[in-house]
Amino acid sequence: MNNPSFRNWQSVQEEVLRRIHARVWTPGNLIPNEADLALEFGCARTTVNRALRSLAESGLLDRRRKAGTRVAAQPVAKATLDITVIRIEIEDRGQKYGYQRIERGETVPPLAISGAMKTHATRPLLHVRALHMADDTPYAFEDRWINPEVVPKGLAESYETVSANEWLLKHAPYTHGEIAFSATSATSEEAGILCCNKNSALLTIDRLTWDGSSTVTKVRLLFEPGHQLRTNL
Amino acid sequence: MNNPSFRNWQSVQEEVLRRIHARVWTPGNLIPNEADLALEFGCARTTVNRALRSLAESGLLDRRRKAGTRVAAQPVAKATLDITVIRIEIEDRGQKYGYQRIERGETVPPLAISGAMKTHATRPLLHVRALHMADDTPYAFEDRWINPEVVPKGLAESYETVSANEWLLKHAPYTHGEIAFSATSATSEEAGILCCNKNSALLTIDRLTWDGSSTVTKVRLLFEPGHQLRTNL
DNA sequence: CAGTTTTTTATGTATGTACATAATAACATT
DNA sequence: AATGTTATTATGTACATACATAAAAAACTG
Repeated sequence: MNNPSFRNWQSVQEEVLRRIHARVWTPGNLIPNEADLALEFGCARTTVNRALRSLAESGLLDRRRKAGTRVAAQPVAKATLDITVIRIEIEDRGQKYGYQRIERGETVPPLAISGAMKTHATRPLLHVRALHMADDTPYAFEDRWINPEVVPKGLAESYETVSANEWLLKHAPYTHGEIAFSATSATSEEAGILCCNKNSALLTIDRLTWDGSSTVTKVRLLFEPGHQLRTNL
Repeated sequence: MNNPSFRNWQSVQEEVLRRIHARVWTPGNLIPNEADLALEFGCARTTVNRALRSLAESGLLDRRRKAGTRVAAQPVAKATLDITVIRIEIEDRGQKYGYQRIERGETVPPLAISGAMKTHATRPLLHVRALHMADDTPYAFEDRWINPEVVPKGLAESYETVSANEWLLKHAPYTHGEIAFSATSATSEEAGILCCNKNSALLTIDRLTWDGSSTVTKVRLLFEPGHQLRTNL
């Protein structure tokens, strides 16, 4: 064996990837331990650790104390979608952002909403509906419920020029949330708003965000027909 | 100041999160440098670095050499979806997995396919269509094209009992890929296969995987109506 | 031999030190 | 003032070492 000497964690990672790819190390099987690899690569164990930990985070390796490190039997590809403010999303594509508030009110929500948000069934919530546009064509319809107990300052906003999407991200901190992707058929009202045919298939994102133990907001985003969310693996 | 002493990177991270959350450090603004934080927290700079790096990876902090670390003005939430073998996906839900091959053939693909896969327009590819079932009801329809030049062994498979989805993950390595989520309307054929109404809105995943500079496979997955992909933020 | 305890071992992480790197700030030059 | 050069500085990383921790394997015990 010669001495290629992998002196930084990125090159160690590349070499490990190469071996997995070249089937030197095969799915489900153990790879040498960190100490041995460090010796072989001519670097410190911490450097190997850094490389392997990072690969484990991305799902390509399974690591367990004492049990060792093995190539993931069925590599769980992790598709990471960047969820950002819609305005930025559109501007990043080089399109002109447009926004239009459709409705704003303090109303008692349907049971499905108060149930999911775990608010009292008779308690009114702030309800904001708006349309986001890219280059003057409809891009996404936002239907949002905001919990005024958690975000009292949200009641003072009109959401006429700044979307709730953006205002909340800036002013309402949250600790965690859930997100769900699905496909729904456009109702006739939604079709009207998005300027598409009734029953068009719409990519839908439902998001529920929490601040500690109370819900901040629940939002449904309906994207224009044909919209794609893309990422690399 | 008292001395709470944060002795591991997780607790440092928690404290940093707490301060961001409590608006001690606000979006867009600089936070103290690693050395100062290490001093304050009573730990080594490497420990602070570990905590901050991890937060930067998840999009909550922006870090630049010399410029320092600041709370992300625009917190990009990263939704990580685990894309795994469909059989595992179903079994993890505690449901019975079923599989049925619908079609297998070596045919010249439509131009849209050969174009995306960058194969010669007249070259036949392996085409496999199959249905994945959960508890005996249709779950996902898989429509796949395989490049036999890259995966010659794939030609020997019938895909009658083992899905192409699973076979490929085990036998065909890939270096990178693209994935796109969208919503499509069920054609009458798709509706027949998935036992749903025509024009139902179907969550759709298109995936294209590469091995170096050649495409391994292109697959479209159509999920049963109402299907959701969920994750936490 | 089943069940429990101890040992072993591979990963996980904390620390001090040293140097690398990128980007800004300060300075000098024309 | 515009431009090029040189410090300065915060993050990024490598390393040796030490200890923590989880889990498997071995030893022990009734």
